[in-house]
Amino acid sequence: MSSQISPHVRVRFAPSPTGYLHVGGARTALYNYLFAKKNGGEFILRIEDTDEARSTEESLRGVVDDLVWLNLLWAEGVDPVTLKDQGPNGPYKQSERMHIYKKIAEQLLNEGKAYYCFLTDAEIEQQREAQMKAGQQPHVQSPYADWTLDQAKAKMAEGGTAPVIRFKTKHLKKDYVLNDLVRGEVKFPSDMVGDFVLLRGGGMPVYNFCCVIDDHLMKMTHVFRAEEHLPNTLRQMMIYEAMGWQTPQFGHMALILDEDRQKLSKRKGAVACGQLKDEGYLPSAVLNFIALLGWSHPDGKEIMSVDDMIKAFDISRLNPSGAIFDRVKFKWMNSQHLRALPNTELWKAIQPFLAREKMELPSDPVWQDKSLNLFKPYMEILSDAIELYRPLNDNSYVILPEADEAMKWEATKAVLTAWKELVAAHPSDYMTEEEFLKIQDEVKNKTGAKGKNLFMPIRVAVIGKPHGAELKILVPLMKKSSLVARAEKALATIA
RNA sequence: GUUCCCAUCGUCUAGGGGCCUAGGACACCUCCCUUUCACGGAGGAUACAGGGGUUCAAAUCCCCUUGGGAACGCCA
Repeated sequence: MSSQISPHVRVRFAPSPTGYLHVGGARTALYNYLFAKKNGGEFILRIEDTDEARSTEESLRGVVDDLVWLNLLWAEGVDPVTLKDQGPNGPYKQSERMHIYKKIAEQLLNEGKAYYCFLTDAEIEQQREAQMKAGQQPHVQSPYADWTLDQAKAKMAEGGTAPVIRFKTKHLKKDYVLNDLVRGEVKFPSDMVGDFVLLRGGGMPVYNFCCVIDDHLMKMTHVFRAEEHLPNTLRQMMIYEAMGWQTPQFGHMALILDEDRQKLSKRKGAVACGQLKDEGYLPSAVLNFIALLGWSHPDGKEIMSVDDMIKAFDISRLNPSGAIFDRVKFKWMNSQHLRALPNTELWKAIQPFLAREKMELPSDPVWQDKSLNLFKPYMEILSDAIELYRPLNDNSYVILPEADEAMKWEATKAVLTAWKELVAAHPSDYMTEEEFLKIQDEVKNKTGAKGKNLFMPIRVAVIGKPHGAELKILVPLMKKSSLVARAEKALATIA
């Protein structure tokens, strides 16, 4: 497990714009980013859009926006605003690098390291079934592997469906050894893979081919990616070898799994970064949480900023076993980040959520600050602000079923009546904490109710439920007129 | 099916031969704080998958078994 670091570290994140950024991808991006920052290197964004059918501009936009949201910014790649190429080693969109791939495919063809293959899908499927039945790993056995270029060209001249170009694995050495940065020595038998496609029938190159060429041409020194790419790495090592290029150092991180221990899949759609944002997670919490899914701080520190992570990041602490994405702990972690935020920033952060519910709250910064001090301990995710602030928003007072019991108590009616009258008689729009306590005391004297018999009905008359934030702080945040209206409404339900 | 990868509390993990009667965090339970609920604080319960080696000594190294995962594409 060598961790030799070459003088100038260059790493990349290479998403395919075929969906949204999911947490697995975000973590890959994060580790690459941390590694680059830790070593004073460069983090590059490359767009792997060779799947014409599934790649969309909209998806690229989404992925880029998500990376920007996470503040995982790149030195080269596409401009985050215009999505145009940016940097000295471009183009960074593979769809714009066709001429490069074609040239190299031709070179391999001429050197006899690749060949035109005319096998049809049906023939391949047949082989596959037969091999599976025989207990073998299904690999293409192409009868065209040993054809000369002239033979192939003659067949192409006849017309028919365009052939693919396959990489010839037959004459390669028996075993390949990968010194993986996270899992140590991995031995691959070369017959683990068959003759794989380099260029599709339409001339479009395929992932493994582009990846090697681009990593080499873009001077990548390290490649950190998910474990599912391990077999691809064998294919890629073969191409590096065929081209006489030096491989970058590879590190394959374990997968992030669903609760059912299966690979987190974007097809399941439950773990898109955009969705996390909508649910009210802070980017700093997302980063913090996913960082700890496969990596740990040497001091066991759990709550950290990206700067903390950069300082402590060390690939020797990357864990080779898979991790389940635990939403409960994730939520807790978000609450920790949220509480660390200054009130002014938190206020800004919750605005989109309050706006979503068309809530209008006082613009007084002192009021905002006080309300946040009160509600912060109740918030785990930003969207929690909605239900927290709703009671402070006029016209949204409802008595919840959980309040029923308190509303049935003997003293309740008297308490509510006294409360309503005393609040109505209050001289100003808002009351102070002291004034509230005084009124509460007067209600007690007037009705003889005490303890929860006193406290609960008032609480229900304020927020419609028997539990919640401290009344002496909550009440001063509410307008007198609103308090009176609520008390009346509460009274009406028991009358 | 074949190949590859992985294996410590329910979950994320620390540990890398003696410091381990295995540490931390989330969740859970109890108590404290609190005229409610949260927050906060103090405790508690819970794990080295199994079997063989190697060694004076194994959670740690090796092998096997078992379990889980991934890959086997003209997806990336």
